[in-house]
Amino acid sequence: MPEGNESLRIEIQSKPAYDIEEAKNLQLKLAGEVVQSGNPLPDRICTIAGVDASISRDNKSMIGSVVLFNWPKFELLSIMNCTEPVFFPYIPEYLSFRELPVILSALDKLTVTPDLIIVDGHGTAHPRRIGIASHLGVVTGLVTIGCAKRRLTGSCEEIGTEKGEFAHCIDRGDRIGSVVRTRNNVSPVWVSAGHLIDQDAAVHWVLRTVTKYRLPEPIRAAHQAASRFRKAN
DNA sequence: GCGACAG
DNA sequence: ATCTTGTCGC
Repeated sequence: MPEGNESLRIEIQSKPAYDIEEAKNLQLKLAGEVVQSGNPLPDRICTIAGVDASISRDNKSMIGSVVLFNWPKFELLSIMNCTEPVFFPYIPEYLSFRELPVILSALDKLTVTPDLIIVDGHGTAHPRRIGIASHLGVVTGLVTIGCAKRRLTGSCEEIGTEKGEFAHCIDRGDRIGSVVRTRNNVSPVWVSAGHLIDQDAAVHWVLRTVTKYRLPEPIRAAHQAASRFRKAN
């Protein structure tokens, strides 16, 4: 795994859990490092990971899970779970400060570095263009895509009810992401570039990894892994 | 003051 | 996120 996640972990653990000012300053700095270009072609992607986090039943620790699939066979290669203390409360726009520490720990357990990571949350579809997917991409140097179930900021046109339809999302003049219909007659998901990938490629990769459910398989599997771990602990 | 508000 | 069973619809 590439180095670089220590700064984030230290930054979060060594400061009061409610220092939002510092968190915001870090976001402003990291936002300048996000690369919103790149088009990872299918034949260059060998592994795809999905990451997600949940909270322990006593609400004192975060559970992070990463699920790895190969590509294009799209078979399950491995699942890693991890726990870390809760360092930050849930505050819209600051989700990464709560979930990234444990997600990074889970990623560290993988024996192979994923070529692409799909995150449960937004990428650039964030007020400062640094949602959890982009944040993860910048600190790891890996290709990431954000796929959220709900809107955080910005607006977009209506789209048809057919799977595969999508529309651009705009916020203050910027195209920050897309609303994508992943299943017929089911509410769409919000897809945005995380890091080292452009918006169109992000949408295509999400559609390629969707099977029969609303969420792309990597995220669905990661979510299940975290839930199972939560129940078993 | 009144909504909006990723997970 | 999490608490939770059946149920309406394709």
